[in-house]
Amino acid sequence: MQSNSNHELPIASGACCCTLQAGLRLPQAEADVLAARFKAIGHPIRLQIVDLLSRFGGEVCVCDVEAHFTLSQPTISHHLRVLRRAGLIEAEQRGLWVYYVTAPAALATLQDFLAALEGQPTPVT
Amino acid sequence: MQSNSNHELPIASGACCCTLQAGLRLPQAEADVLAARFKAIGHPIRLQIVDLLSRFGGEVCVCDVEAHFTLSQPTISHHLRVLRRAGLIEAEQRGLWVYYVTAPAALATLQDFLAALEGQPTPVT
DNA sequence: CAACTGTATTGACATTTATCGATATAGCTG
DNA sequence: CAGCTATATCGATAAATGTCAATACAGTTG
Repeated sequence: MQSNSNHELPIASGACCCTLQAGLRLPQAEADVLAARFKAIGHPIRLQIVDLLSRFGGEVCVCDVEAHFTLSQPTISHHLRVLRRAGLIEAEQRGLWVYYVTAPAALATLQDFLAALEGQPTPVT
Repeated sequence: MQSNSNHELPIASGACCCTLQAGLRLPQAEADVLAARFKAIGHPIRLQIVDLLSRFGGEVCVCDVEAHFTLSQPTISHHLRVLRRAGLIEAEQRGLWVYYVTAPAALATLQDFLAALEGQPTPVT
């Protein structure tokens, strides 16, 4: 009908640059939480820890984690705290030992964010 | 039959700690790549950039990205480079402008890793 | 080709992070 | 309760990161 048919498109018609007419989709608070979780899992040791806990949840105490790496005990404890503070894992004390489990809901928020990104191929299932 | 019925379990029967009989599932090289990608997206600005590109892939030049944040142009360029070096986004020059798009395959590796974690609820679809 | 423009790089600096040794804490056990 | 053990915290230090101003580079345009 009207000559300006692209008034709904995110790109303005005439100009050639810096014309994207869209704001950010995520509230900053939400982006902060997601980024903090991605950042926590964004370390090789912590990624392996999460993978380990997801396989043997509830059966892995701190010394079990330690046995898988050549890092000192304080360093392992540090990585567990980073994951804990990001909400990705939780601790449960049983007697003298502390067992860790993953926090599935928090991990799911990451998966959901990635799934919501457009233009991706369907993940292998 | 036999008294030691849990010889297949990852937890040894007698002891109480440090008895997990399982190694790491991921080769370190793979964990390194995944962690680097998670780390790259683990920053609020970069997470928003990826989200933006996924929505308007191919239509977003650097100055469009800049317009969404209150950071200097070199800082935006830095974040774009971090994402590029992690393989999560790609650049395409058109004339004087550089347009960025997401790298769906790389993003899918992250989604696949999270999906492969056990003990998670089914993500909302 | 000279000026302009969009983007990348460099250099500097403050902050954060990863790591370890030393020490503290909490819970078990004799 | 005294000693032991598993885990956490503290303090220090080297390395990595985020940010910006200044500058360089590449492509366009007069």
